[in-house]
Amino acid sequence: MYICLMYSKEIIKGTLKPIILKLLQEHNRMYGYEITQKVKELTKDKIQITEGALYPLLHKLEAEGIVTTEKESIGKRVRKYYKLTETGNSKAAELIDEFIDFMATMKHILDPNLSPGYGTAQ
Amino acid sequence: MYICLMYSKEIIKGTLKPIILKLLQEHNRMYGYEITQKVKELTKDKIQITEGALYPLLHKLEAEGIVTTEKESIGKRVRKYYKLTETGNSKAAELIDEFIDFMATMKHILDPNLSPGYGTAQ
DNA sequence: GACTAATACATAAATCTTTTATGTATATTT
DNA sequence: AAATATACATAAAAGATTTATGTATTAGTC
Repeated sequence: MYICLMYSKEIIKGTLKPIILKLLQEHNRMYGYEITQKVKELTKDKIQITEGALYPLLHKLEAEGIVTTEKESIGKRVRKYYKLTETGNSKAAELIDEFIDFMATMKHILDPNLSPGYGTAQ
Repeated sequence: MYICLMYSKEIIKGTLKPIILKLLQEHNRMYGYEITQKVKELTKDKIQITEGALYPLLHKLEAEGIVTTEKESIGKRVRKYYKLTETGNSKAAELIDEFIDFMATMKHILDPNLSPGYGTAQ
């Protein structure tokens, strides 16, 4: 079986948003750095979120009302926690479901033997 | 369960290359328009490849030596068939394996219940 | 005590992919 | 005759992410 340490950049494109929303769904509130570490841990270093991608997206999600923030002081440092709003919660559920459905479709294309029942359920 | 007719654009990013390479792996040779139709058919219209994305990528794959082309006249129209080179074949296998592995990782993040054995096999 | 790595945020330029728009031309169906 | 499908192609604009850079605190190591 194919083993890789870290995925090539192109492959990860477009997956950041569902990842973040899923983690926020599960953890109530998280701060940026925590998200990067959680993803590293969950994926055994295969996916490493860059800060240049993460923070602008978090800010955008806030501007869209998907998440709200609260700052918290840890010693002299300030952490910014993100949590889903009510709207954000349903948006998150939608997007994650769409992504899972999409992956089933991709699996059907890429590995037909592993998705024998594709399309039978309507 | 969530049903959607067509995936949002962002979600599909980065998936075009593995899709094309997989189809070429399976069909020996295909022409551009044929690829768009095959993908539409396989995914029940959920993924529709735009020509503006397809043709530049095919040209790039040719420039990189992943595919070769042969033109064929159908009446007064000319079709351009693409097929994998030997190098292209192994590159395709690599990329597809990486993508499948990546999807397993994503599934593990997004839907932990459906990937209980994640990471047990080494 | 000084240095390094980790924690924690942020932004901006450059890169890359894809969409949207446009163009050309033939073949088929209504 | 007109509309739709087939078949290629390119170019400007939009969008996401990388790479690079910046600031500052905290913890661990030599």
